[in-house]
Amino acid sequence: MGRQPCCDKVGLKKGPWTAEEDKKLINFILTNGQCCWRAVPKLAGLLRCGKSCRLRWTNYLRPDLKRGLLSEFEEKMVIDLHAQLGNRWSKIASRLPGRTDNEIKNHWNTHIKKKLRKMGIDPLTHKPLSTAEEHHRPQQQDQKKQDDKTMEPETSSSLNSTMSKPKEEEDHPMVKDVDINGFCTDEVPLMEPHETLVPNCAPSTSSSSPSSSSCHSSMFLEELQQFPGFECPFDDFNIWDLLINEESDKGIPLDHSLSSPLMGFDQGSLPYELF
DNA sequence: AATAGCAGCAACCGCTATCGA
DNA sequence: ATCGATAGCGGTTGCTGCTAT
Repeated sequence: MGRQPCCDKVGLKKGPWTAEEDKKLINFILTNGQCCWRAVPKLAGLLRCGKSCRLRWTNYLRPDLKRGLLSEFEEKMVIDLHAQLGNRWSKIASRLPGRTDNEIKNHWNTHIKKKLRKMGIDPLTHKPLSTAEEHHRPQQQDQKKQDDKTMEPETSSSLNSTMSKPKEEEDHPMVKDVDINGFCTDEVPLMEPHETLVPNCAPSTSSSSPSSSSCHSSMFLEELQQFPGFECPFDDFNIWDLLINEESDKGIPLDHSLSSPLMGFDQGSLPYELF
């Protein structure tokens, strides 16, 4: 009958992942591919539940992820798709290669909502906010003050399409798999190699925040270097080259065809850095 | 310089659809 | 056909760093 219970949560670690845990998970998935998540923590030597491992992998460790803020184009895509699909973040994410549902959801809640409100658009309905509503939402007035500091004028024009967009979500809240731009929402768009290209984390000029996610990966790599026995073979290395080389040295075949994180790419000749 | 408040993001929680015995 | 486990999804929380006072 059925399957084994997912995981008893007794003794399992929670909270932020350490670089060591990340490395274990990356190594395991590179070696075995994405198989039964329930078995992953045990096999990888992690005190996490499978769910946590899956989340960490899909939202953070996957090599095909883009890091950093969404571009203006991506933002516009999110808004347009949200107008049609609602809060179906995974569907929206499937249209934006290298972006995760969690990332898009966060960006929506922290950036896009504010921008739309500032433009007088209700982020829920994508309809213009009435002036009456505005007066009854003092927190939005406060919000505007904040937004005024960061709002870029050209962004406003890029969002105009949401004003005139047909609102399928309102008329058909459960509308599924709307065809947009010629492909089904269930299809994950093929990623072009250039789409996975992430600039090296050079000393940041665009962001003053040290916690900027675009730099997070290099911080992770720096942490990795501190592990006993962990040697960086390159001056300017990337973790995926390293891990791939590591596995190759052991003679461990990588399952590229099924669920390898580098699925679809010729790993021996990647012309770009994954991180 | 200290600190309170805010913003951003990673991770967790709980629900549901799907799958397998 | 049924029941229970799993994977995936969306909502929410909590931590960390930044900014304003």
